Amino acid sequence: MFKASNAEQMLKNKGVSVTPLRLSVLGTLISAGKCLMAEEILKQVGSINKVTVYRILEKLIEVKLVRRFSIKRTFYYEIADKDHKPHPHLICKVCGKVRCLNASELMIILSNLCKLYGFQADNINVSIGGVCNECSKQHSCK
Amino acid sequence: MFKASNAEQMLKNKGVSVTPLRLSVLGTLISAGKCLMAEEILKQVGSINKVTVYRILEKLIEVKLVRRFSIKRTFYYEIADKDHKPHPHLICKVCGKVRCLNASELMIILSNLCKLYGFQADNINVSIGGVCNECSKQHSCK
DNA sequence: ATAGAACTTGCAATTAAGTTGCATCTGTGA
DNA sequence: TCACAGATGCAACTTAATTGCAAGTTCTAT
Repeated sequence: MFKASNAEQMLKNKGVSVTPLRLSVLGTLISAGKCLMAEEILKQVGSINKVTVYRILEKLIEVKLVRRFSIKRTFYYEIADKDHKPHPHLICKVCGKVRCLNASELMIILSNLCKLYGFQADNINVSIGGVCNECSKQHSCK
Repeated sequence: MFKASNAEQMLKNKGVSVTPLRLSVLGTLISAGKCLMAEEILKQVGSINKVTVYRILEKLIEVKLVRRFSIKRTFYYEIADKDHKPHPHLICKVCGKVRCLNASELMIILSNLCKLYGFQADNINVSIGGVCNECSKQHSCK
């Protein structure tokens, strides 16, 4: 579980007001330790309105506590701090799981490439669709 | 402009039936020489139903004549053949333009990385949001 | 050349995910 | 502790894509 004080301090550091719902949403993302869809956050937090979830996430993105990326037609959210840099995501089309990959070198190359083209990148998004290890095993064993 | 015979041959090679609308949609993508949204294809083809556009694109993807990727909540489509390999896309949040980047080395590294993790990648999607060269110039001159 | 099976297309309705406007409530700074 | 800027909930709306079904077209085998 996450320490509420963590989330609280994070919000205070960013100079945004601290509310129970913001703590819950941020806390949910921290303790999940992976990217979540708005709907998952909604479910986990419990008594919170869908719209509020979106607006809190919007605010958290604005102050750069959270990062957002899209897979197909839905947005995913994950903690964005010095321990959680942008990274590629593997999305299994069989089980739907999203796995984070570590490839910081590659992300740096990509961001340098952008500079070369005079493009100010503020959101590098690498997502890879396919079939994950587990699912391809199951499939071939049938 | 594109040669209809091109599109026709492409469809025949894939063993799918050739219809005027399929030729138009595929032709539009060929002659565009860049990625398009369904809506843009709809507009350019003219007398075609939105649903038909989606279904034709679905079929073209199925036979691997076309590739699809998503930016925010909308799908983009582009020709997928030996001359058109997967590549990163730069999306300017000011003017909305999508620019294709050449970075085949990097894409290959990514696909190898997937193999390493036992992930069968069939859709590598690198999209980078930010501000393009032209827009950042304009902005700074104000 | 043609009949019929199989596939395509259009229309209307539906879905999924996110967004907006407005009224009410709450956290924060004086 | 008071007021006001900002946060929240509700209902309605938007956008982009998808589905079911009926009608029209293509392709294959004669």
